[in-house]
Amino acid sequence: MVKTTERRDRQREALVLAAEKAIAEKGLSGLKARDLADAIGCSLGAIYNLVQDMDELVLRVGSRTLARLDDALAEATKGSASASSGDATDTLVAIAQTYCAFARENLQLWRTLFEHRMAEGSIVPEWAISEQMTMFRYILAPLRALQPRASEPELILLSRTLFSAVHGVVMLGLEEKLVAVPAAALDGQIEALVRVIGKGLTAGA
Amino acid sequence: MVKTTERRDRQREALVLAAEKAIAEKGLSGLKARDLADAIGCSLGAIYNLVQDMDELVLRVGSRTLARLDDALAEATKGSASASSGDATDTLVAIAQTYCAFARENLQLWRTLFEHRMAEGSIVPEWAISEQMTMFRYILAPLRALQPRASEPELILLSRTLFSAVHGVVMLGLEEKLVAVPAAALDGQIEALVRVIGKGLTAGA
DNA sequence: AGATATTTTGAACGATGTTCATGAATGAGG
DNA sequence: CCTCATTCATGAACATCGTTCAAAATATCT
Repeated sequence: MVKTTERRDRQREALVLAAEKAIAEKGLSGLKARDLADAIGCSLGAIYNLVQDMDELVLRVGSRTLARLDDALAEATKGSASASSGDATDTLVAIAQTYCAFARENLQLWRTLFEHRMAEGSIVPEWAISEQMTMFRYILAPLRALQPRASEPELILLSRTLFSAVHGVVMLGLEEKLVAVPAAALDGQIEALVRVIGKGLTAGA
Repeated sequence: MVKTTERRDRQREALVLAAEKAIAEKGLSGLKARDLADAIGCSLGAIYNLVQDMDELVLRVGSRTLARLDDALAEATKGSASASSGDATDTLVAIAQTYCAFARENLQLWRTLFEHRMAEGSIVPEWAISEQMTMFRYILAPLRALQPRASEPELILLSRTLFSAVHGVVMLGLEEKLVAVPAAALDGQIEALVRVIGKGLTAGA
């Protein structure tokens, strides 16, 4: 009995990895249940013993993507942890560019985080919600340095706004359909934006 | 013969309106060919005499949405056309909040502008590309006032970056999947963001 | 070994966008 | 008006999805 759950867990992991590969290569719309069954060598119906439905599978892939993104951001902020070394704005620029680089290098998986919608009637499970947007916390420390007089709730709201702003530039910049900011100019524009915001936050009043 | 094309045009318009209504009420994923056939009183196959495929229909709806958005932005910038009255930052705030209000009031139609992807192999037709993102031009004049020394290409790039930043805040703010931002807070954060950027742009060097 | 419980299977189902043979409607020529 | 040719509308059929489920296969227990 313990053997079956173990094997199931291993197969579920194989399923998630196959799904991740499919999304990375062909996008969210390229994820097909029948292809996955072939990929991990099981029948079509067996997938639904490993996973409730496709939504759960996409959420599990998203969970892995978020974890890797978190790692990348942790690495980027490692040096300036205590907010003592270097300018806080530099840290914010580093975070933003790390985010942009991650999105570029994991384009389809990163897009899936925002493209995916649960099937009508389904709701996002708690475990998936809780791990979303832990990214804000990387922005919090540098922001506190820039706005020492702001309250904690204000800082949390601001960190979310700042993240969203950078996210928007990256999102539209990496969209091939409507060219907002040319992909080549993306890094420069993101740095410029964050520096302007940094300047605006430290400037008087 | 002229009669048939006329009737076709009228029926095509009815189709687009029905599609717009369906998207507005149920989102892009609620757009069904069979429902549309029922709505405009024609057979399923007849739709494909009016429109090449569903993609074209979505693009036609998007065209209407962009036109209405353009109208709203024109209205918002009407007063401060000559960049003489009022602060340029105030104009930028007004534009951003108009954009946010439009997104809120046309949530599903606005989302469709960015959610929609052409079917694999299809490419966005020229007429749809040309009308995309003419919104940038509203930002250009106030930005020029804030950055009189910037070159025109720099200003164009900056206008796209600024638009994208506000777009990101609106997009994530109106997403119900990740913890929703209260409506009032969203307006406040957008104003704060644009004012910070305005301050950053005018602050020395 | 036999009985019982569990799991795997893949055919079948219900949606959905799209196509196409068929038949109806339309318009032109006599 | 009738006839014929062209055009158009129709909805059944098809391909492709995710999902379900009865039955077969397998495992577990006594």
